[in-house]
Order: sequence, then C-alpha cells, then structure tokens
Amino acid sequence: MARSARIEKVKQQKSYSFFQEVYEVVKLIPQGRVTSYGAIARYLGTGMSARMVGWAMNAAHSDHRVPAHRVVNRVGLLTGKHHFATPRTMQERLEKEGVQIKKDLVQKFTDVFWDPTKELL
DNA sequence: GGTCTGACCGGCG
DNA sequence: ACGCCGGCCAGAC
Repeated sequence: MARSARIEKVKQQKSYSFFQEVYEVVKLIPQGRVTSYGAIARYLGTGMSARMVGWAMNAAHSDHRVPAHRVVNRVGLLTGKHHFATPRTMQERLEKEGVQIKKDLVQKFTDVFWDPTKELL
C-alpha cells in the first residue's frame, strides 16, 4: 500500500474513534441538561484540547442522533448556534426541553449543568 | 514550510 | 461574569 494512502487511513481511524467517543458522551446527556466542550474533553482525557470537541461537532452535524444543542461553552453561552439550520434552532430545542435561555445564555447554568466526569464512571 | 482561524479553557485583573 | 492572553491542535491556504 502506498505511504500516503496508509497515512490517510490512520488519520481516518483516529478521527473516527475520537468523533465516536465524543458522540457517545453527548448521547448520554439527559433531556433538559447541558454540558460543555471542556467537560467532554476532560472526560475523554484529551485535557486542554476542548477545541477538538467543537471540531468534532462540525462532523456531528450530519448525525441527527447526536443532541449537539445540549453542548455549550463553559459559561453557558450558546456559541454553536450559528452552525444549526437557523440561528434559533439551538435555543428552540433547549427551551422545548425546559432549559431557560436569555440572551444566548443558559439560565440557572450550575443547576442544569451535567458533568460527565461526575455523572459517569 | 509558515500563518491564520476557530461550536474552547484557565488564569489573571 | 467582562476582557485579554497564552495554550491547544486540525485544516485550509
């Protein structure tokens, strides 16, 4: 097999498993709760690379089984709303689950926050 | 190769 | 919890 083809395969497998790990965690977020990119990153052991979790969400865009709207940034801001069908999709889905939002900010954030490192084993 | 850009985060003021 | 900064790392030029 050609060298470049092998590298491509490794990269695909790497990103595949990383995406899958992220998706599995996101799928476990209960309705009406939210978590943050950094919390997922810590849970997966990727530490400070929370950006990669956000990057993984871009790929999750196609997968409707992944409730990406339940992932916000560390202060409860809906930073990913522009990546949904419309800029209001994310907020509407959350409000339908009972999450209060004002000015793109999740209200009672500490109560609604779901930390995988604490809730999962 | 360098350089820039993010759905980010922790620390500091 | 506002604002800035340095760190993070994959992808696009």
